[in-house]
Amino acid sequence: MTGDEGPRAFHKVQPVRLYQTIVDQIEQALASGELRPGQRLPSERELVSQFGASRGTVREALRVLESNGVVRSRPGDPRGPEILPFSSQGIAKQLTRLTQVDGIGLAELVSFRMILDSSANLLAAQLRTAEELAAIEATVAAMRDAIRDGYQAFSEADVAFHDAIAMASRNSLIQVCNHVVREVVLSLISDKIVQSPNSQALMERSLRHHEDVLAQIRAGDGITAARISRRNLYDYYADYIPEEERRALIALLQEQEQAAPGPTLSGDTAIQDPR
Amino acid sequence: MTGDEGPRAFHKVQPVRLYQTIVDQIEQALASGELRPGQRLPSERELVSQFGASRGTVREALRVLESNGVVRSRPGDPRGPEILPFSSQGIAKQLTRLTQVDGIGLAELVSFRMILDSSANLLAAQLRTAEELAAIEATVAAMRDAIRDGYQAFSEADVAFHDAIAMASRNSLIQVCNHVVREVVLSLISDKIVQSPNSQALMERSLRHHEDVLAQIRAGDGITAARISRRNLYDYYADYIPEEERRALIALLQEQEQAAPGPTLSGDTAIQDPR
DNA sequence: CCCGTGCTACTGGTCCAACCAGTGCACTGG
DNA sequence: CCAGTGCACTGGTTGGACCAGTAGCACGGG
Repeated sequence: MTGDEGPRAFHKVQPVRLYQTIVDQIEQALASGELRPGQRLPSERELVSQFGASRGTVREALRVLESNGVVRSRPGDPRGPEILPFSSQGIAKQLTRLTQVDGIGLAELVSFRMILDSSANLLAAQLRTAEELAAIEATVAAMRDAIRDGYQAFSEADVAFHDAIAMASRNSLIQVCNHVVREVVLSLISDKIVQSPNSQALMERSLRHHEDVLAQIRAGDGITAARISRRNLYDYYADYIPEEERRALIALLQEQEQAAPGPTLSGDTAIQDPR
Repeated sequence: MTGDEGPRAFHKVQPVRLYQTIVDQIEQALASGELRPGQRLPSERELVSQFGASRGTVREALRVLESNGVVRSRPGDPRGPEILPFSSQGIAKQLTRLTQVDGIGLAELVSFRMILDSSANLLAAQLRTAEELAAIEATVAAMRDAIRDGYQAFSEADVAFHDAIAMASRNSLIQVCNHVVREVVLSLISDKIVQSPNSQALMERSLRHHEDVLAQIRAGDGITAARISRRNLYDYYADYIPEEERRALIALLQEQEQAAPGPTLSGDTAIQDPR
């Protein structure tokens, strides 16, 4: 049945856009280290003569790079377009679009954040240096001070705390993804929190939770730090998540129940086994 | 100290690029569901009159959208640019750039994959339906069959296995990120594996590991499934990672040592180095 | 009648020439 | 010496033009 052999198998060809080859060349020069952040690209008209393409084509390439956060063009600057240092902006934009277009719900986002944040704690507790620990402690102190300055200030200090922990985890992917997901989550629910009547109490509780995590990191107990942070995130966000979507979050909490099989969470193993 | 008040605080303004407003409008229409994948955008010249911008500007906007995987333009198609379904391509591109430009090492990638994959297993074991379990079992069967077809076929079956599990975890973010990270990892080391002399043995061992994970998922024991999968990934990739970078990976394995503090990780890391 | 061929009216891809507004820097006048 | 003013660039945007590719249709041969 599979008689589709033939010694002469040509590949399907597809036209290559000029602007795309320009983007590729610049990105390749960047990947090889030939171009570094902070350096400048030649001016558009100079690039036109170097690439041998029209200005419109060169500009299309620059727009793509610009929208990806690779370069930034500013009118009038004789030094030309600037090569930007990497930022999570690009990934953030993609993730944001994912959540909007594909309709990713808050439950999935929080679930993902629980995974990332607890992993960051697990790693940070074991890998941290003294300086990193001091940095984390400083952010907790800042949170304590920020409580009386309102939710806005507190939220910023909270962000700094989680960033410091992600930093100590020594994993850039965790740092970036955690940062992005946190950003998206906050953008979805910050308004609801702000108008919460008991935001003062919320902040104090949150501070206590963070202090608990910090204590475990100081002690080097990554497992406990991870467990606590997961639980904290669940407690913090559960109210905003529909009942029927909490199952996935609870599934993440189950993990720590092995040692203390006590108070269970809503029912038992959920899905009954087929067969 | 904070004497920077002033009742009239103006915001800094910055020029808005025309092409950017076009991109925003289209993305917004997409986010609001006004435009859906599969639909067509008006032709460039039609958009020119709708937006009131020149064709060059409209094209810059379309190039940005195209490079982000939102739309696709094809010359000659009278139906106009097509709105694409979401794909992880955009995020994959950003992550790939992150790894290249920022020089993210294999250790961080594998570490991240261990986190994502084990979390997927944890969730899948608890949330799976009978159909999803059957799908996973089918991929394992496919792996078994693919062993004799060489590494290439085996690798594809392996990908299908992890995708099926990510699917059962019900978390799109895990699916996408896991997919992307796996892709990048494979692109970094697949060549080394292919030319490994004992690839046959590697595949058989890998199959056994996957069967172990499957058994735990079938039994609904997410914790064990997660632990095994983490360990499997470590064993599989450890040889490609410099000694001094393995600490972060081992830190992830520590987690399960609480119950069974036994047999260590340093010694028996399985694969003996060829060479 | 049907099928294949060619035409045609579009599509996007690329280029060119021009104008405007913003910026950095050198030059000039105090 | 310093401050203010141009100048010579920069990127942003426009309009028009040409080319190549595609889909669909009308035509003509079987």
